[in-house]
Amino acid sequence: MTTRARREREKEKRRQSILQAAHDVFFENGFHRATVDNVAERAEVSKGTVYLYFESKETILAHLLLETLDELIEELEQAYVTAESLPADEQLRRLGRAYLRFFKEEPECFRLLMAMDRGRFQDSVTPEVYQQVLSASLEGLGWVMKTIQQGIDEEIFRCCDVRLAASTLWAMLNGVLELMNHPLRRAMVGMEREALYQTALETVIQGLRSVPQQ
Amino acid sequence: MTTRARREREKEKRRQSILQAAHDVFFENGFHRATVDNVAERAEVSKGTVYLYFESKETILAHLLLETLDELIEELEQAYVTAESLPADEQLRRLGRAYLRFFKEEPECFRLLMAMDRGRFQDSVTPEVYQQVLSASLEGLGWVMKTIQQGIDEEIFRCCDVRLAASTLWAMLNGVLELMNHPLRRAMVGMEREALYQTALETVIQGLRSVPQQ
DNA sequence: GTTGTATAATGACTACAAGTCAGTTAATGA
DNA sequence: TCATTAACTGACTTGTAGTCATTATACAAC
Repeated sequence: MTTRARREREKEKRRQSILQAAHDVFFENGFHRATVDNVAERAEVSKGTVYLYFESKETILAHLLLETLDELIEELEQAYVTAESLPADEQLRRLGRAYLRFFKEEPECFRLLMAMDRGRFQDSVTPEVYQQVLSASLEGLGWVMKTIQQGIDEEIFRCCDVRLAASTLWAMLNGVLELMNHPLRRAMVGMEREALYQTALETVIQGLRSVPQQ
Repeated sequence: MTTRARREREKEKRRQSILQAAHDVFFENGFHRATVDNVAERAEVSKGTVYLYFESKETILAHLLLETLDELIEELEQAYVTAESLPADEQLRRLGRAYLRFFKEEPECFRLLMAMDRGRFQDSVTPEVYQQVLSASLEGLGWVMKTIQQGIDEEIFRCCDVRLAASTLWAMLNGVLELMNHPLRRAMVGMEREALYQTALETVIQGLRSVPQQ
């Protein structure tokens, strides 16, 4: 019975088309301004159908973010692999820049990813989906940990808890990205996005060093 | 005519009692779960009255946050003043710890402060109120800048753009606080809040140094 | 006191959006 | 051709932010 298989495929296709519609609608007007009716209309289905495939508006977003996270992780992996033979500090720089590059292309995505921690999110998404988003993030963190470990082995970085150092770096870069993402805050700080990010990255790398540069 | 003055006082009193009620209600159930009707009920007024004093739910929150920010700035000033004679790195440590201490007492407040950048906020709050929140933050940043400048003068820190360095530090600590504030993310990173914060702070201080320690 | 006016407060109402579900349509296979 | 199942629909329910015509209160002038 191949019918069943085809049905399955068609279902997946519809799911994807709803996701695509949601992507368009959410990123055009921002998540909170977009309505599920908008998404349904764009996907050319009824609202009921949307809820047949996703349990809530927030769940749709979570799945969108999951896909984007996968792309991000690939980019990080790419950055890690191509820089593997370089000294660890340079590797870290490459990873950091890849992270920045990614979110420069999808700034709305970064905001939403960060926003997942708040508001209605916890209530509206199953712990399962939630966990998925988090373990994807964890994978990204893995590349940073690998790099830092390498730096310690090479004695470029001072000895430290690798996971702690990687988490710190990650959290701090997020903080900077967040600041950068907000026009008014950025205006307050009064400087270019890149300069801020660059400084943060260099400061942390410097902070991890066993022996100072220059 | 003292009547006018008294009226003014009474109005301010009512405003404050609405703010107090909002504080209770928002922090009990979280901002998004709390309704304006809840606030009104707690303040023992009608919903209409609430809207007589504040233009939106978000505006109420903004004013609450403004008050908390003022307290924070005072704490930072306090920390700065009592540490003024110490070396700049120690001063920075004190400021950083004061920042942590503050938000450990009001974690919900930190979350909301960060969340202000997102969601319905931009739409629902007048630019004026928004600006106020930001310039309060700016004041806090001032104390960090002062400390870093002092460090450069003392040649403890290497020469750099003070505003850039302070903004970076601030953004990075925010990133760590944000990570810490979220149970699942924290679980993922798998470590104590304080350890993470401590590491971040020390890493940045180390990164700012002209000559490495130890 | 009484009354006119301004100010404050009210709560029923509107608008809007998320989420539901009883009913309809379409595909499949006997 | 018909029965069964799966997919889909959209009117409806629910919940809540925000509004506004109406009512109550305070006060000053007489």
